[in-house]
Amino acid sequence: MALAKNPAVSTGEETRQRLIAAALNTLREQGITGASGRCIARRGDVNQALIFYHFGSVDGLLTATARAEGARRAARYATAFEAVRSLPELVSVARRVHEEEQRDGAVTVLAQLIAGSSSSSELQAGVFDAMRPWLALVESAVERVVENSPFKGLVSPADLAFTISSLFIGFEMMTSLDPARERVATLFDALERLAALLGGLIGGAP
Amino acid sequence: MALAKNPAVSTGEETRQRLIAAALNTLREQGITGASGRCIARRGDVNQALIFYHFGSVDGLLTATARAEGARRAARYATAFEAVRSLPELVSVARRVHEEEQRDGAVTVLAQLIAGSSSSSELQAGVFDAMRPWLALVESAVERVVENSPFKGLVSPADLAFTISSLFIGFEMMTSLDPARERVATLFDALERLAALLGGLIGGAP
DNA sequence: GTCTATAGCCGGATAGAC
DNA sequence: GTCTATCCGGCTATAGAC
Repeated sequence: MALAKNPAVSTGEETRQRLIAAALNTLREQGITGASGRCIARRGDVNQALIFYHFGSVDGLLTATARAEGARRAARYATAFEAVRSLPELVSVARRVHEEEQRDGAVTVLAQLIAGSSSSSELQAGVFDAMRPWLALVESAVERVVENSPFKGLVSPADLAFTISSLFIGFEMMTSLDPARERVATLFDALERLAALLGGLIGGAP
Repeated sequence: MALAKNPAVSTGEETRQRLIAAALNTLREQGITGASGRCIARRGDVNQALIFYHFGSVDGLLTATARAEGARRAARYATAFEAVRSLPELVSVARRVHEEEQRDGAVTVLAQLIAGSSSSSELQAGVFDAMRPWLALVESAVERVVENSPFKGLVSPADLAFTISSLFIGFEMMTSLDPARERVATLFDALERLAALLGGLIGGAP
């Protein structure tokens, strides 16, 4: 909407981005209980009052953060999911997504936002919205995988997409508890073996 | 450890229980961000200072709450899980557990405690501890199901138990987001069909 | 064990100068 | 758009009377 400005002078856009980045870092490292306006502003080297100028409230900032993350996730993985046509491909993309998002702490952030959304309907709506493109992406990939397989009609793609997303978040929560990490890697190994095995069967009849 | 007291006079035990119950209600209805000592005390009609007398800190109370919940869960479902010997039985028990715990808000509470544990190592240890008996229960049920099935050796029971637990929590998180609930019911329907189908195959050879 | 009172800090949010 | 200063309420935690 904004007209082009020749140099990148002081529109507030950079400040908005700094605040969102700082909110992400704070959520990742101190969780939702540590994500106060003062903490976030300190971390981003931004004046605390600017949160309220740009986002209206701390909840507003967190909501904007959720939406930004949703957009990033959808953009980053859109082409990968759209290329999925078989179960092994789906598992492989899921593994890559899990590893990347886990490494960046993006799932931690998402989990903390969801937890926080239980006490803020604004945040809840924001996080829900932000999840929708992602869910659509996963669902359509699942649809293509299931379409010409013996599993067609056994489960709805929407349900499966919901389950896959739940697993991403559930793994994050469980993993964050256990000091002795990375049980999930061996799980993906098993899933890959299983997918390869089923891939053989899928050529056959329903 | 305490010697028997004839009437139920004022040992602090009732207060401790009231506080734990109030913490549960607060976590369920206001989430971890709303679970302040003052809120909890108000809800339990208990003097706020007693939190510190009995539990040392608010974190201490939340940790005790996590442990109490873990004990309750394990006790409540021990016999059901121990009776599991087949996949359909496992699915059926899982469904019952999910429905009961979901209805009581117990999974909400667990999810909020896990989210909060990212900023308190005391709480993290408590929640982790509290999960262990539960995980053991699920794992041994899975072991018995897998033992004489074609899936033996394909996945480790520990990994599967971890996955099942992650799903419980992940479903809760995803469900809490979506105003249009209960996708999970149709999922269990599908799982039951799938389990019945596989149950037929299991009689066959590996 | 329970209560009142209070210290002392940190939080969200706003007013108003620049 | 940004900054300083500030109001005010809620928070954890403790002291001390009962």
